[in-house]
Amino acid sequence: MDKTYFDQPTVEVAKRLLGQLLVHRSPEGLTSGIIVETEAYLGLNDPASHAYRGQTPRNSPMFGPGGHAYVYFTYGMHYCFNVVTDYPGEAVLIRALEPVEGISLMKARRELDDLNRLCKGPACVVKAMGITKEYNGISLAGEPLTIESTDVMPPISISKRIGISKAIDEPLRFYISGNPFVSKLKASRK
DNA sequence: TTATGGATTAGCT
DNA sequence: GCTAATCCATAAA
Repeated sequence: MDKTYFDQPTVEVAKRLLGQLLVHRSPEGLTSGIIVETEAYLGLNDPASHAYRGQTPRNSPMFGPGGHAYVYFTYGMHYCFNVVTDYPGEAVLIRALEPVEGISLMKARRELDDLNRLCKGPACVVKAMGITKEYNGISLAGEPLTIESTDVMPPISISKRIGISKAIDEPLRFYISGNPFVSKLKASRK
């Protein structure tokens, strides 16, 4: 994963992350999964983005350098994980993974035995991978959390984003066509 | 200082 | 399909 990867437009990064491998080397063990579903959040131009109203203490990682993590807490109980791009306030939400390594550890963290649902949904990804708020703002260029390039060029489907109340019609969700680990088969709700 | 609502999930109807 | 669970950043006063 070279540095120039994240200077692409955020939508482009969101597409290119599909098929890549997210790897976490934790004290408990290694877990990894193929990114199968992402959403783009376009900062100052996007009412649905946390960065829409400008930089705040919470969203400041999104205004930092590309290739860093933005981890935020929401709904009183869940964390979500984003990859920041070089564009100020913009980031890509990782919505789902296809588990590859450390599946038994993921199952333990999730207290769930269902492989298909282990990393299905942004909060599930965070929990299964063992990502915490301590990762907010760190670089993904090396340990302990990183993204490894693969040569695969998966077929990509596009839909509206999920779970938001503003700019709900923007086609900014991307997923690997037909992949059973994608969180929602249908496009958007509400 | 107080109020609001959220880039969700799981479980029940 | 509907809703409870449950914290906290941001907005409003």
